[in-house]
Amino acid sequence: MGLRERKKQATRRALQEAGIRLTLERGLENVTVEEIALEADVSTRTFFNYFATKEEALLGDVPATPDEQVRQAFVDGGPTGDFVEDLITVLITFLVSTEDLATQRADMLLRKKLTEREPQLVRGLLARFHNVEVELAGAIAERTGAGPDDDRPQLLAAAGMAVMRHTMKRLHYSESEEPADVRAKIREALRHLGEAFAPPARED
Amino acid sequence: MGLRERKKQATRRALQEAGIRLTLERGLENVTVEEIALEADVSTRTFFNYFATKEEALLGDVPATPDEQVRQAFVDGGPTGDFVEDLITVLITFLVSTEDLATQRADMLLRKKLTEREPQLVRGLLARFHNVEVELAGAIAERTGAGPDDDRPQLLAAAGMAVMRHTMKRLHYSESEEPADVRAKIREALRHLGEAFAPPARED
DNA sequence: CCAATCCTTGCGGACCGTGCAATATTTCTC
DNA sequence: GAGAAATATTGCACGGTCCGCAAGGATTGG
Repeated sequence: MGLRERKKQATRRALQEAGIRLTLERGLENVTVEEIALEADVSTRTFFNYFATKEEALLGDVPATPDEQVRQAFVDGGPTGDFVEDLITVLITFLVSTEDLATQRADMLLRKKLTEREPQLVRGLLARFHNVEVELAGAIAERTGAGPDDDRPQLLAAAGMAVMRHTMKRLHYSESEEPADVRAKIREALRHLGEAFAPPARED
Repeated sequence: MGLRERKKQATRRALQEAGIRLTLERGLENVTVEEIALEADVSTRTFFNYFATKEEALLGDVPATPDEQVRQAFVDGGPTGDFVEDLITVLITFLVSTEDLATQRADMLLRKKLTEREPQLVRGLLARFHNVEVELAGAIAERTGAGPDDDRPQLLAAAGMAVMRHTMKRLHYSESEEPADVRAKIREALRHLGEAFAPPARED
């Protein structure tokens, strides 16, 4: 990676960190883009070369872009063949990025504090989740071979994302949470949903 | 209702209609608040007395505020005693407001066109759904007597709202859709979720 | 008809976000 | 290493959103 690329990454992180720090200190309304840029030693104009909006700088990169390999494996009916288990695999890749665990947990904590202090930020997060949901629905449709008129994949994707959001909220990333634990938590949630909504031997 | 109140309602509607019409004609980016206000014969400043943002004027009032009576009945274990059926009852009140059906369908159609032409508007809608979701989670927690540490109500609420959003998308409000049909559609979706996620006689 | 109340409006201003052209920095080529 | 090409940063100007404030109008109630 050349010097140029490294500098860009550094600037990007500096802007994000400055934005997050200032927002936690004073609240989103009391922080201007100008101040964030100043703090990161770049011009205001440069800020907008990196982020389209002030919010975007704060939200980071979650949920992670779906991994293409994982997606393809899922579409092809893998990795286990069991729909629920494979769905969980995909969901996990959404919330576990390629970075190292320590950084990821730190980010998670920061974002938690941020959204608690500034609930408006939840809007942006929800929008991102929605984008991922659309992707997921497409993958499910491909895997199951559902036709374009069949909207059940969308339903399953919506429910799956709901479970994922729920699980994210439950994660206390300050303590150690191994991927296996995450999988178990998602599995438990899906199971609970199934039990709550499954038709209990209906007499119809 | 006095003259003052009637005028306010009229202005509010005029602003909404002007905003929607202009947006459908030219796209959200090519419509300024100034133009909307002009069209409704008020000043720009007055627009912001009615709506905090340009988006807000377009989104209308959906999802409807949860009906307090329905909520209380649900919390008390009613109206039927069956959790799923009662949940459906609550969900329906979210998407069926107190207005007459004709107006409601017209609004629905307009909003559908709007969000298709301007996907950015979906952000705002999602945020509103999220607020309702929080309310619903509270109601479920009260009904089931779940403790504050029990987050299953939140999970059920999230899944319930996912089903409701999904059902809204499926509704073609141009043709007649009786409330009973809506109920059946939601029931079917919940059932499908249950079957997809229910543990199929696991051997553990 | 007068006073209280509420709404509208204009004005000034802070801030966000963008297009453009100039300048600076890195990278490539020889 | 020098110059050219590619890319990043920056300043500037501008349109637009949204808000606080204070003045003027309309509606209401007595």
